[in-house]
Amino acid sequence: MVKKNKTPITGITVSKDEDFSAWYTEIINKAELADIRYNVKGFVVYRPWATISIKKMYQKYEELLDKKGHLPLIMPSVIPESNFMLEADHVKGFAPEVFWVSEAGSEGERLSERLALRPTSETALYKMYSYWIRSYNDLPFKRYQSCQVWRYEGKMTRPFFRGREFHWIEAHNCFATEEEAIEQVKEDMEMTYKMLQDEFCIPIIFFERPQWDKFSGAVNTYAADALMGSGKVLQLPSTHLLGQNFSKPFNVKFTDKDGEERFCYQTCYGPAISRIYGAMIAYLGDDKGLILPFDLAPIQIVIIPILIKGKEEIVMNKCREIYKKLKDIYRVKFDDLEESPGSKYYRWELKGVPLRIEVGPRDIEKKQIVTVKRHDGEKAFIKENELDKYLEDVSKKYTNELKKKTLLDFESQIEVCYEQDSAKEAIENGKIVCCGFCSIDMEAYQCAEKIEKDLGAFVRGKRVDHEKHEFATCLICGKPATCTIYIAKSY
RNA sequence: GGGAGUGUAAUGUAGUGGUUAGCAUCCAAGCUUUGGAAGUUUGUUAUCGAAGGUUCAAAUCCUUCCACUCCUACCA
Repeated sequence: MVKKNKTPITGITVSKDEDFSAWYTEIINKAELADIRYNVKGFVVYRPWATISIKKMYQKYEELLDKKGHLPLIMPSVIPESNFMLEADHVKGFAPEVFWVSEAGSEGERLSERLALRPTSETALYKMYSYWIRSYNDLPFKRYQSCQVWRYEGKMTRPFFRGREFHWIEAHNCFATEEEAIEQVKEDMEMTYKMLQDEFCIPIIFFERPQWDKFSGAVNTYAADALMGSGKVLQLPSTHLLGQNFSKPFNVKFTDKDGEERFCYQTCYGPAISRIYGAMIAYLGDDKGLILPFDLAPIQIVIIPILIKGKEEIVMNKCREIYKKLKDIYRVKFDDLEESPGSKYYRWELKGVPLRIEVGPRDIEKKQIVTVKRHDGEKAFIKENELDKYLEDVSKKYTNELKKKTLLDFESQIEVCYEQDSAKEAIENGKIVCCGFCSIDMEAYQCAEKIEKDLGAFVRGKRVDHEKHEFATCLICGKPATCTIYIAKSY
């Protein structure tokens, strides 16, 4: 018999609800997602288990972008300083976070011009766009690249959530009219819902960010917020209406049908895959470890033999037989190490493998297979000849079941407030406050500052999809409300 | 950016100025096991985060740097 070890240390030892930060740190280590021992602040090693899922996320995203008419390209990772400096607001926003390459060679020779390690690629791409875009026939012009970017972040870095180097996709589009650009922003938001909610099971809401909180250089910013474990929101993909703010300094022009030169209207969209991955594992995981959508799991099905003395070969053969049958359809692992079954269960649950198959002598006698789903722990006894059908069913439904669970949760996090006191209380209880506000233009900045100071939370903006609530007055100044906004603590 | 704390083996730790830095887990090998974290025997692994300094003597005291953790501020 296998005895119980009272203090397992290979598993998660803290509860996600009680101490989210410690839980997150533990899961990063124990599920072997990232290694921070590289010892450069904000730069972490992505280990295979995370990298495989991240690549699959990229793949899904890229397929969708392709489908929506974007073409891929690859830009250099450095931007000459003179280029970087062309759009004033953009520079103001990003300059403090830029890593500069300023010397080279063993003698430390100074470069004639400093090179920015791109913190984002507007100023790299749009220089080229001015060459590539000549006429209305070139429009709409939609490009994206999957790449790393670098930002000299402050102190607080966390694997996946915030690094000084992170992995994303950036899409940069040009249009003849502002209307088309606005349509693109809508398409970006639809893509975000499709990816984040349907594929990655992260509930989000899109907000039009207040003017004081927009992307440096943009006309308007629309950002998705996700609710994380400790009652705070996390900014996920954002899409920006750039108007002609960049096309003018970068000279991105086209000749219209009447032979007149016009500046393009531009948009950019930046889903940070590494952060989305962090949000996903943080949001979906539980005290046993990771929970992953079926398509993203590096291993989808693990087969575990139950070996009883004298019957080892029967069991091993059955396992091999099942493995062989499944390996071309799913990502399957046959865990044939010399270890007790329980220890294997815990390991693969920690890793978030969606489905476990157990094969023991008793099952073989009954011609059945035992399966256990990770996300709800549901155990099923499947007739051997019905296994194919069952797995097909699980593989189709698993992610949906997961999504259903997570979506319900989100609405319950919102609390409608009419007074500052109740808003403060709601924020303290880890809720998102929904309330009336005077405006999201610069004139309302004072009210927003008061919210930051008094509530310790931030105005996330105006909900982009259908707004259910209406308010007569601004929560802070009491003036007539022009909009309904949401307030939350953020990461 | 501001504050608080921590760095000893792959991991978690003991060691508060005086031999050869102790233990557990992991890892490796053997035997017995295996329906929710197996038992046992043996073995390998540490220039004590880095660089300076104080001292007859430093993991231990001092300085600087680096990294990590938590709170706060900022972003994707």
